Amino acid sequence: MGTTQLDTVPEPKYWHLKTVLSDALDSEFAVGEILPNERELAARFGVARATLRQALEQLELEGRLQRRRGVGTTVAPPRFGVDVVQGEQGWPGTPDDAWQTGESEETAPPAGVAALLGHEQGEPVHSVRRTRMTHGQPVATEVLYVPHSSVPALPAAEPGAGAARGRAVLRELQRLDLEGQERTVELGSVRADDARQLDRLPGAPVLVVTTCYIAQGTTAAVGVSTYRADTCRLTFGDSKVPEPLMTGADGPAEPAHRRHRAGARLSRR
Amino acid sequence: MGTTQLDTVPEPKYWHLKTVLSDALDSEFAVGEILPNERELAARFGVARATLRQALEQLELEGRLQRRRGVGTTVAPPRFGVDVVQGEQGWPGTPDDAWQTGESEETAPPAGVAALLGHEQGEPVHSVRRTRMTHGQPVATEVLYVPHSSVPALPAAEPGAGAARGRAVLRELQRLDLEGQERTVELGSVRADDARQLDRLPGAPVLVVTTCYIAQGTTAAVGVSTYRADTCRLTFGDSKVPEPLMTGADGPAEPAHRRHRAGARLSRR
DNA sequence: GAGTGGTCTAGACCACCTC
DNA sequence: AGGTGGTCTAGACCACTCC
Repeated sequence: MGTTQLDTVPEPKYWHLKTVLSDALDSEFAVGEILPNERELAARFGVARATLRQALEQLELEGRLQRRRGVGTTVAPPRFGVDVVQGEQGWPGTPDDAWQTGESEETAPPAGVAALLGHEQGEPVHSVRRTRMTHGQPVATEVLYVPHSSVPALPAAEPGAGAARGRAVLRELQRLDLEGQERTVELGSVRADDARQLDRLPGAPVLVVTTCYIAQGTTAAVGVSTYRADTCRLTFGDSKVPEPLMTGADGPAEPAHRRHRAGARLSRR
Repeated sequence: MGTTQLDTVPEPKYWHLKTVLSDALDSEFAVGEILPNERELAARFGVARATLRQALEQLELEGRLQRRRGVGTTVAPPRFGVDVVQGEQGWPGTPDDAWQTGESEETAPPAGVAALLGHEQGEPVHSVRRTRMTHGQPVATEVLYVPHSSVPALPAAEPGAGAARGRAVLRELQRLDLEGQERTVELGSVRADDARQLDRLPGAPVLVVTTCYIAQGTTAAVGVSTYRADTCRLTFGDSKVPEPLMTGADGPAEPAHRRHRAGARLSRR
């Protein structure tokens, strides 16, 4: 019976690895610094590369790391807040709005949006694509669905698509009285087409914000926005919240007390 | 020459698999139904189990599947909306509130929260744990941090911890005039302690909602809530949004047009 | 071309649940 | 005991970036 704590459930290796790496990130690395490559890290910790990658994936999910194929793994800057309630109850496309309008076409919306609009499936609407830039990088894409009951089919002022057409739809939309907005946020994974725009691989986690614009007692438009989950923190309301803030983990991280033995240094040794 | 579309970038197998499975889920399976096990599915699609698992992970992330060790993989019900702005500008702990109060103690808050409160690191506050139940299952855990400037150290009415003490803190808090709330939402991964409460493995994705309660011109309390990202859709405002809604993917899924050949049936053959 | 991360394989063992 | 998903390994090849 000389054995000690055999009843402790073994923590998965990748989980333990994650916390070790996380601490090393705090203490040994600056934002933007590049980590040793995966094969080297795996060897240094004595695990298979797949296991090491499982830990890195977690840290990337939490916004601590950024990995780019052909380049390497770097320490990510803290997430920046992006205000989701722009212009306080304003229509999209108004002056102070952080989005830039892209192409527009006439399509049948996805089933979920049709339901929100109270449409039969297949009924065509204006769909306007927009992109949101912050610090020179795209952080979100959006498709705005505007039913013909809000903005009638345009008098073919533009050839059929293009940003000018999108702006025209938004201009017409702004003539309505906006009574309110309702939003939902959920987790999703980026589709192939948005992936390129957001500079992520397909399947990367995103926060999907669905906004219903209410006017004349009904849903006058629906916006579906796709935010990069790794780099963004969504803010609601005119938050005066300062910059450092959250760590991305489950709530703000514990202060760096009572952590592990494993004294592996990562930087040049 | 005779070659066709050699320039098409090969879609990753797991990505293609995901869409095939997703379609099969739509057409062949009912909510709650159990899928064939991973080894069988992998064999049926002619891929390694690890590859199949990559596809299943995606689908679980999008809330389409639910996997439980020792049991199997089942088709998940659509995400349900949980209102994040409860009681319209009310303090936590008021009557209609969906949370049940848990233990409370006196601790130093994590660094991020200390910053929001304008505290030096290490300054102790009340921290009240709460749990949110929906449909009999826990969907979120929360820690509410209440500085002594809002609610002074309690007169040791309770032994030091326990739900009664937590309720006492909330009761005192409600005496203040609430001027506003500010929220942020970001992606995180569940820590070991919350994992058990939420019935998830450590590292599962969660939506972390940070709420600043404003009173007397300052931040009178900070709540950090951790919602299961697989089963929840956060709603803001008194949303009348109906139930079916989003698919969890990047915006509502395309209607099931123009999809793949690969006619693998999944159900009993 | 050299080096990086991304994908994929075929196997093994483990923790957990149910019967 | 038998079956499930969860972890881990040691390799291979590919796509991408940069020099």
